[in-house]
Amino acid sequence: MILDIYHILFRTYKQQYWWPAESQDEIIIGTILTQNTNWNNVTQAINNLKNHDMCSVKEINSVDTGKLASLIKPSGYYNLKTKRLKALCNFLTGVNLANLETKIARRLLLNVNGIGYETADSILLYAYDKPIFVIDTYTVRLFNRLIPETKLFNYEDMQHIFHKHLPVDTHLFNEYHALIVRHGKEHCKKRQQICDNCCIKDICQYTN
DNA sequence: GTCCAGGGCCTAC
DNA sequence: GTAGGCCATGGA
Repeated sequence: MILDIYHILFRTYKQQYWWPAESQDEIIIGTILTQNTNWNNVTQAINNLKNHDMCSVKEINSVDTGKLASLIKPSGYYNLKTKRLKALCNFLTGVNLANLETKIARRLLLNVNGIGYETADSILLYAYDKPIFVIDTYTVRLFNRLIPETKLFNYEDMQHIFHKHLPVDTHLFNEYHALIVRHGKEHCKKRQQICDNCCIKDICQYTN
């Protein structure tokens, strides 16, 4: 059923071409800026960084924190995110995650302040092409509705469900998560609301 | 005016 | 181990 839902979503929404960014550094920066934040606000912050030639790990390492905070202000939580961007970019100058095994890279990322499960996995999947499935609020909301038992699961338990039922395929993990977010934006916007008028309506109704 | 968005940390039980 | 508060802007 996990793979069936992917095919339905793909047929409905087509390829999503995630992560929407022009460089690896932009993806990494975006994972911090998008924490609990509307993507439109993130785009404004990213554009501010680009307009000042500061949308890179190297530039963020050297820029003054006050200036960085002012540029990312549209994304909200700007003081918090300034600290997190500084911590992450500083960390990345001392290590090349591309050369590390996924589990080790993930453990190192999780030790950086401001990097939780979802952000770490987004960086590994979208910036480093590591085959690891990202669980976000849309995923939790959708699959709690489809498979009520998953309400009992924590992040890594739910992630295990996807790893268990899907082939190890970076491209598939990338596309599936993007499709879940796309679907979440199109439908079921109210929390707890059951899907209707959406492509997996039959499965939703069946499991509810 | 209210609600929400592509989270994570800290504190108190 | 987990519920609740906090961080903040901009659009619907």
